[in-house]
Amino acid sequence: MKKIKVPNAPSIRRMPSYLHKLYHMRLEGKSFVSTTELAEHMNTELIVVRKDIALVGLAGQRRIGYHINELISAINEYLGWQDTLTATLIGAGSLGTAILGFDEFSRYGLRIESVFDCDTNKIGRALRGHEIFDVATIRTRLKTAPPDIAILCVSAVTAQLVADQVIAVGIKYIWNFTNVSLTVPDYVIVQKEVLAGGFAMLAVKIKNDRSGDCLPIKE
Amino acid sequence: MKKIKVPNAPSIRRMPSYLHKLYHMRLEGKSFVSTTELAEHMNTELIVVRKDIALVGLAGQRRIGYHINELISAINEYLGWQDTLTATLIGAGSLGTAILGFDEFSRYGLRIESVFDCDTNKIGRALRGHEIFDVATIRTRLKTAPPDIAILCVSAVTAQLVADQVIAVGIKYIWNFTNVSLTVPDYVIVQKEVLAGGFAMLAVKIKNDRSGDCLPIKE
DNA sequence: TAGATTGTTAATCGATTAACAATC
DNA sequence: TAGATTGTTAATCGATTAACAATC
Repeated sequence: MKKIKVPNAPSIRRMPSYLHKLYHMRLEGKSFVSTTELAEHMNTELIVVRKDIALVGLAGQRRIGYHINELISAINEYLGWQDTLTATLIGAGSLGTAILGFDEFSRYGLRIESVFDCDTNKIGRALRGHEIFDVATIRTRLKTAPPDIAILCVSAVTAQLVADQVIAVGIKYIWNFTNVSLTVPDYVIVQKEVLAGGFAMLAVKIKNDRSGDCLPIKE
Repeated sequence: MKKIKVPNAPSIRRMPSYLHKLYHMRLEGKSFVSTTELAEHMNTELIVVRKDIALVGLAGQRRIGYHINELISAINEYLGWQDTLTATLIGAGSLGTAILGFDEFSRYGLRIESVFDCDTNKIGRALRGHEIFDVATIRTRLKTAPPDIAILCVSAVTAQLVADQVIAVGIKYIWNFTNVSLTVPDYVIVQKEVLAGGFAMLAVKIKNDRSGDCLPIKE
């Protein structure tokens, strides 16, 4: 599998939180933020925010801070979120439904264009305004204009099979919500680990907290 | 907010993937793994796996590898997954339903004991074997035996309110699936960022891939 | 023995943190 | 001017990677 080394991953993971706060501040009618404000809200150190903003390459105004609109644009550009990415959602179970209903994605430039499932009870029905298509029709339906991303919310047993199909259709990016390690060609990029990794972190935090192994530093 | 500095976070995030593979191999009747095998499956470098295993403190057998059962135990112990953590799920929407249906959690030692929602259409109905209780009854229902964790899958507008209630009940750990930055007392630990952070990473990978900014190294 | 593996120590790299300069 | 802020450079820390020793 192709490996893409993405620099500044920790900063990238923090970006959506900044955006969330910035949009909120804009709604309140504010037009400038200081790193102090952002840091307080994010519960992190000032210098972390500073470095992150330096990364997106925006100049602020000393003693005043950063223009909120400019900062929003700069972060979105840094994340590539000003260009819309299209996706197909495969698997209309509860997780798929949740993802489809995650409104923020449209703001992040992700547009889910089609939904597939293999359950005959679901096929043909509508889910949040999308008709659910038969998984068996992936090839015929997506061949002419394949979306950028396939979002996989299928069962573990069908994950590889579905991955093969979306790859055959020309999709290069897979966001894999199953916990199966997919075997894919070199040019396909798979984004993995959503739930389990998060719980692992939480469990270890709890464990350390209880045993007093960790200083009560921030997070 | 209290900050817990958890060392080896990247390793911890990889652990569930090792476990997944190990359980699979055990089902196949195997009793030993080498780091080579694990690395191949995880699509990572051998030395990464080696270091991670060293972290959980298990000795292997040269030329043979690690005993699968021992390695499973060691990882589970490292993650604190051999002790069951109890949780209450607040918000029985599609995301909450998906989490409730994530079978792996029981294997990871997370037991969701109760489910709450504020929707009168849902209250009193059953969801995957759990009766949905009225959010308004959180205090009375959980006061006597509060679970360890509150899993928040509520709307952004009610997130803080619900957080206050679960804290009042004595819950110390919150797994926050909303994208709201909660204000909580110092002794409460919040685990945040699930979806948006993941998409930020994927978007940047795609952006870098398209612009050719990154060498095609692995991931 | 040779080779595959674990085990260990050192080197590198990158992210975080600290310190301080610049400026409005 | 003083102080709050951005901007920049250096120091520290920790994770990854490399190199090699040990051993069955």
